[in-house]
Amino acid sequence: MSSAPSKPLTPFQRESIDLFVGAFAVLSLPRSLGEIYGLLYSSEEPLAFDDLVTRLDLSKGSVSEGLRLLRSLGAVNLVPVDGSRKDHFTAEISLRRLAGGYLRDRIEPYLRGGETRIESLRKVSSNDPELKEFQQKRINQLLSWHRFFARVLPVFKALAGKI
Amino acid sequence: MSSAPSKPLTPFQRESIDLFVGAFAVLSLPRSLGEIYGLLYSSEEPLAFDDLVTRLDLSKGSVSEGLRLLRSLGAVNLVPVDGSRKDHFTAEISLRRLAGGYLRDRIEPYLRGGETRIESLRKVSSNDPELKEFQQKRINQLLSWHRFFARVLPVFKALAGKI
DNA sequence: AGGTTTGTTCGATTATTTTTGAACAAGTAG
DNA sequence: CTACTTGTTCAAAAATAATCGAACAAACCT
Repeated sequence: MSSAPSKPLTPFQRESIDLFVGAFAVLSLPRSLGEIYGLLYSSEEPLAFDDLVTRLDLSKGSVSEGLRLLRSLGAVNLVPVDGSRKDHFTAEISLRRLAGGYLRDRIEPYLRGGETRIESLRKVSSNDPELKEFQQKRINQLLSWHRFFARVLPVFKALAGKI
Repeated sequence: MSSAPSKPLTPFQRESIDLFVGAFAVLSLPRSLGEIYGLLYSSEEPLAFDDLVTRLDLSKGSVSEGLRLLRSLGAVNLVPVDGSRKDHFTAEISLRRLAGGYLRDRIEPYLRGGETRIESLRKVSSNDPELKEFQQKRINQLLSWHRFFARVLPVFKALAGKI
């Protein structure tokens, strides 16, 4: 027991991890998520929970939490591996699903609340006619922005599906 | 001196600030940026530096730093106000410029480095033919993802220009 | 020059997020 | 039933990020 002599990472895996740590950082997602995804992405075989722990040198807690988040984003899949009762994981490689999951969980919830929030803005607009006109312009612009994103996101997802 | 009796925020301004604090949070940008942008967005007149400090109850340091970042993103403009030697600011309301600035500063730099990073991945791929084939597939997919984003971003910007 | 206003810088403080690790379930096998 | 394996939970620690505020610089005015 204790400190398994884990197979070290190949250069290809190290580079991949680097790459995804950076990509996740662009989205302000923590390093451990990038490491987990990067290792899975660069590994041909599904990896078990404790492969991730030992080869990335992360705590069980981090890996557990990280996998939970990645799975909820649809970025990691749980796959059965026969002959083992451990959980095994692979990286999702469909851009459609990757981007879709991120948008669904991080962007769309805010967008859905958008119209309501803009409405509540209308409710508190001024009585003074001059000022009211200005505020009206802002509200209309917000609505137009909202429509824009509501239209573009599905297009983006559809395009991502072509890859 | 001390604690100026600043004009309090109107309900419209408070709601706007809330809205933008949330929107900025979606992009993982700090609350103070959302507050500054939100107040400028909902104010008809350009605001001076210390209007922001007193009405948002932020430190001078935060406002200075916040404005610097927002200006570098192109989200806030410095405008001259005659009769005053203070700096005055307005919110940029062109979606094209807003989105463009964000993409330019936060996304495109990573994207530009992308091809290089993928190349360096090729350099460390395995000698074993079976494994090499798998790694080749991954590399090709990364290239394809990269092309996808490199093509879609300009389209997105162009569409944002139509709003 | 001396005093005032305006804004920046940057180390210190505070808040937030991420990671850890140990205790705890839930399952499995002997 | 007991011992072991596998993974989760969550409070505490560590790391990171955001904010503050006092000292400083620059520009202006008289």
